[in-house]
Amino acid sequence: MTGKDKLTEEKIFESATDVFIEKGMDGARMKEIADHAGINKSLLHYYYRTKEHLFNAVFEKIAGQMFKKFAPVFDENLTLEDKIRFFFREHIDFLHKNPRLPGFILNELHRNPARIKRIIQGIDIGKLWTAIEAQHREELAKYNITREKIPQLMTSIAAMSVFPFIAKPVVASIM
Amino acid sequence: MTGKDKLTEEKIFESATDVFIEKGMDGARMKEIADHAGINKSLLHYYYRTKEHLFNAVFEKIAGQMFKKFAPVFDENLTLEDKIRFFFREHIDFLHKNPRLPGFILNELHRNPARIKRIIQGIDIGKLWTAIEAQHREELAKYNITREKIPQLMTSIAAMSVFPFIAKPVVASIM
DNA sequence: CTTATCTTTGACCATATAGTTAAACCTTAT
DNA sequence: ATAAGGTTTAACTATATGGTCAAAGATAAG
Repeated sequence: MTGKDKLTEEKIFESATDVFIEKGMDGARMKEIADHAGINKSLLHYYYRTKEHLFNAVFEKIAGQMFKKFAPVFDENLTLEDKIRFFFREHIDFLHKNPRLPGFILNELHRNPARIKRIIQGIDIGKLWTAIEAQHREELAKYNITREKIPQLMTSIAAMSVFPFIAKPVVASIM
Repeated sequence: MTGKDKLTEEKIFESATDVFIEKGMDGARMKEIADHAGINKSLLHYYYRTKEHLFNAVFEKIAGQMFKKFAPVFDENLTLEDKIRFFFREHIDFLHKNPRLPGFILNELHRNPARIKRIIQGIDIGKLWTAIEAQHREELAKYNITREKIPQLMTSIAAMSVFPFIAKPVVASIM
């Protein structure tokens, strides 16, 4: 039945999400995902042919969610400073609800760097900088930020919001 | 012979270091480490009883190296601002030579958060902040940094130097 | 040279793990 | 009711993997 399908498939997907985020692709066991979902291991293969398929499905969705969070910043009609504040608030709130995502994504991205292409595909990065530059020319000039330094600024902002979650064990132990 | 021992043991250790950093504990195979070192798999178990032992040896050393880099900052007789500049120069130079270390360490720390204790053991964190506070009272006041905000400052500094290396694939793709 | 000790190897083992298969089980449309 | 098609399960397979073992090889001491 279609209703039941959805349920099972979703249960699998959610369990896989939990286990993959917790243990990573290499550390995750199909058995554990099945147990976590309360079903037979074979069902995993019935809905998602292989571990790799299942992982890809999970990763694509999670990474999508994560990177989508960056997008609204470019649409909002705010000053640069307010955009940055807006981003920090939104992003850190999201991270508080999903503290393991950044570490998971970054780690799996290192395991397979080619993935990043599929995620950012369709986004014209160059155009993005140009848009920001045009939209905030005065402010950028005021803070002495040239066009080439915009990516650096973005990286620093991302760093300061994401890093504490990735380095949680370390940060916690020095706090 | 002792000389040969050292050679083999070191070869194993170095190969293990490479493979563990590249693949992580879960992704690494004993066979690959042995091949990489040009020796028989059994030798790994002769020198380091188990995979876990070998991994611990590697991790402890690497993490030690990494965290040692933070220490000199507290000894140098410099202004706070110069210390920060000094740290960035030293640390980023180190990271350029070992770009995979932060990602590896942070990931394995997440896999086993208890490890962090063994690494920071013997460092009295509280005393550290007090020392910094005493040493740079005027500067901190000037920048409006209270004692409680020192760890935050440190985290931000670490974030901005370390994050670009962890997020290399992402950063590279937007640059 | 011979013995004893340490190093190295290949063959082997037990187990874990991703994946397969065939049969049982539902659900629904006729 | 029953035939058809989709869903679920238990049993099974092939292989990879960490680890063991006994024997061969090297090395140093007597």
